[in-house]
Amino acid sequence: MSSPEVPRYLEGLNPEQRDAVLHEGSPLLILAGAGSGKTRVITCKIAYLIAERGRDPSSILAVTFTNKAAREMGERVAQMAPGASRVLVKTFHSFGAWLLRRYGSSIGLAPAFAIYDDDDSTSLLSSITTGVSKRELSRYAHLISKAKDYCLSPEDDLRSISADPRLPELYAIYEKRLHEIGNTDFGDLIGRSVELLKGNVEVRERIQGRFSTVLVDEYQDSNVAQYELLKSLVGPATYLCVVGDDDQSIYRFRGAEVRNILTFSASFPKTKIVRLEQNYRSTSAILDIASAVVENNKGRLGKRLRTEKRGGAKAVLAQFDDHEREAAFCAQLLSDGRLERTAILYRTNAQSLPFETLFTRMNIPYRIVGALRFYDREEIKDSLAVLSLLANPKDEVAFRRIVNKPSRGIGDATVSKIVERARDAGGDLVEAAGAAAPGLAKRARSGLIEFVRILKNITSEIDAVPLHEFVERAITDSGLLEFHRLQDEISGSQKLRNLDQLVNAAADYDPGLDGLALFLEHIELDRSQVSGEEDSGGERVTLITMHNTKGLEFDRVVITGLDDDLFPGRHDEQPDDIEEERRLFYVSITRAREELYLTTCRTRLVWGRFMQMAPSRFLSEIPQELIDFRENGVEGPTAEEDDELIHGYEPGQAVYHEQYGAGTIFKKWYNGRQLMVQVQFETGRIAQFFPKFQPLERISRDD
DNA sequence: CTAAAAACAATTTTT
DNA sequence: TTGTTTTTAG
Repeated sequence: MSSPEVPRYLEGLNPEQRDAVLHEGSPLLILAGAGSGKTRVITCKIAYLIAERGRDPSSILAVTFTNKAAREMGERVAQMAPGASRVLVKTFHSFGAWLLRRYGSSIGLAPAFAIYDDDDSTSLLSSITTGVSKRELSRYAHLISKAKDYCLSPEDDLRSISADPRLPELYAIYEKRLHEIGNTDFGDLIGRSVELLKGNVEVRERIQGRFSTVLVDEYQDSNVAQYELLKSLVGPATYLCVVGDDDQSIYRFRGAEVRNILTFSASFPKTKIVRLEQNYRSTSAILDIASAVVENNKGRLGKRLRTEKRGGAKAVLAQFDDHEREAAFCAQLLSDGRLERTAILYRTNAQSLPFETLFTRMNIPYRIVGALRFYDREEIKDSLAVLSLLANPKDEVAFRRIVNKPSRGIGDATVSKIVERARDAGGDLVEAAGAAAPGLAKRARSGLIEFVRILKNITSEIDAVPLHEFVERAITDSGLLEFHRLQDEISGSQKLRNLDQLVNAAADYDPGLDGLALFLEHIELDRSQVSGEEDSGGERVTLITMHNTKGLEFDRVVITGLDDDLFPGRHDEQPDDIEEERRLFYVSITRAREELYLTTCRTRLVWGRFMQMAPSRFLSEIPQELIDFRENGVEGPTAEEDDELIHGYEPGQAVYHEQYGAGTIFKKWYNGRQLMVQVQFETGRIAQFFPKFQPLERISRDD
């Protein structure tokens, strides 16, 4: 950059970042390591394309994976260049919905289609099968969605998904029903978009002409179907730029294909690759650990992050007797008041409980990210089912959910009758219910007549009142409000409050069917949180799953539950599974800016039972000189004391432990570099220890 | 058809 | 331990 006038978009960017921003003319793959300023590069690039290269903002499409990422990128881009708010920033799924609502009619999809989630899909399956348990049904639903991730139709060879002989048949019926109802599931948003663009030249050329530029963030998490969608979006003149990090691919379980990023340059000829390896986030003390861990993976492109934050505090590994001490240790860390800057990470949502319990008791404010999702709550799903049925009277899943809730004396037999009748008469379930009512027993008849009356009554209001009033009417008149008010009284839940929030959320939308459809789509696609609810000031510590931390960073990170069978989990036996878990560990470590704590427990409450746990095998992949050991949060012995300590512990040695009493070492092994012993106590308890830093007193036989 | 009782399974991660 | 599904009696 010898020019005296550096464009302001390039200010403060390093040479690689500038390359990434300035490149044009062929596909671009940006391999962006953790904390390498990726988001900044994307937003700068968009601004540069608009302001310096004269691209029309509305011809730029930026695709992310999560709604949160889309929102954030949208906000940042909007501030960067004039007109940049017209850039279309969407998730893959919301882009699919956008496309299908506009052009879906050419593949037989009415614009008002609803989007089914996993539960809805399971319900649909249950309505077209008999004698299959709910558990089996949800397994099939999952397999079907996986097939769609791989762009496989029922006629394709599904053996790579599952060898289950019933899958093709069930999948085929499922698809048929879904088409008849006129709705979609998550997979369809991608799959049917591909179908549309591949099969319809007119639409494809129109879309390819509309978008001069396509950018994809977190490309390592794209699946086969999304790759296909990208392929059909990119025309001869389209500029394609994807950003990703193969080491951070953590969504294989839902179809993400690391291969997409590994083979990108083969799929898109003349690809230019830019590597961003300068890390601006973490100290080298943290980054060295991350690198050491991820280097154990075989399937990776390979890169080495650099940082200018030399040194930094050494990471701490602490082992505890149980999960309560683990939580207490975290509480103690937080006693310095740096709540906002700290995140406590765990593998599964269930692990948040001990922290919640303790923090509540100790008045430590916390926020839980992503656990109990608003949209998954019973009362919300019920209300949305009413609204969905109003928007689309053919919606069998919605109909079944609310026809007898609250209880109206309408049982399974009656519902089946109505559904069958509707199938013969155009599919309108509300009409069919009205028509079926006269022929029923007294109780079911009056219940059904009332149900139909209520629905028709609400429907007639839709254009007359603002949408939030309409929603309020719908949940009141349908009896759901009263139903859940009673539930609140019985169980002390907060269902009414949630319903209230749902009503509030509707206030942002136009009245009428169109507004309702848009409202439903937004809430179906972004199930994380309902708008409007926010922290009421004050610092809070963040409790969060490892997956949810992607894209976030914190000064201090505590990675908890580093126990074998928990992380990596019991089900992760394939090498590929282990590598994915390892990447998840890598992602977790690289969230930390300054301080990193790793914790593991000897026992843990699993399914209400105390289980013996061993330290995660990942811990043994960390060079021991990068870590300080602590037992129950207390400093461990110094390096000089190590040797003497280790040699005293041989199988057969009698030992004494403060809590567990007397016992005998019966096994000794190296967990990677660290010596471990297993002790059989006289109480019958078996426990593992790191002898180098735990309080095991050696005693002689005849003591 | 409903509600209460008893048996029963189950725990990733998310658009 | 929890929540969910199946059975049973009304």
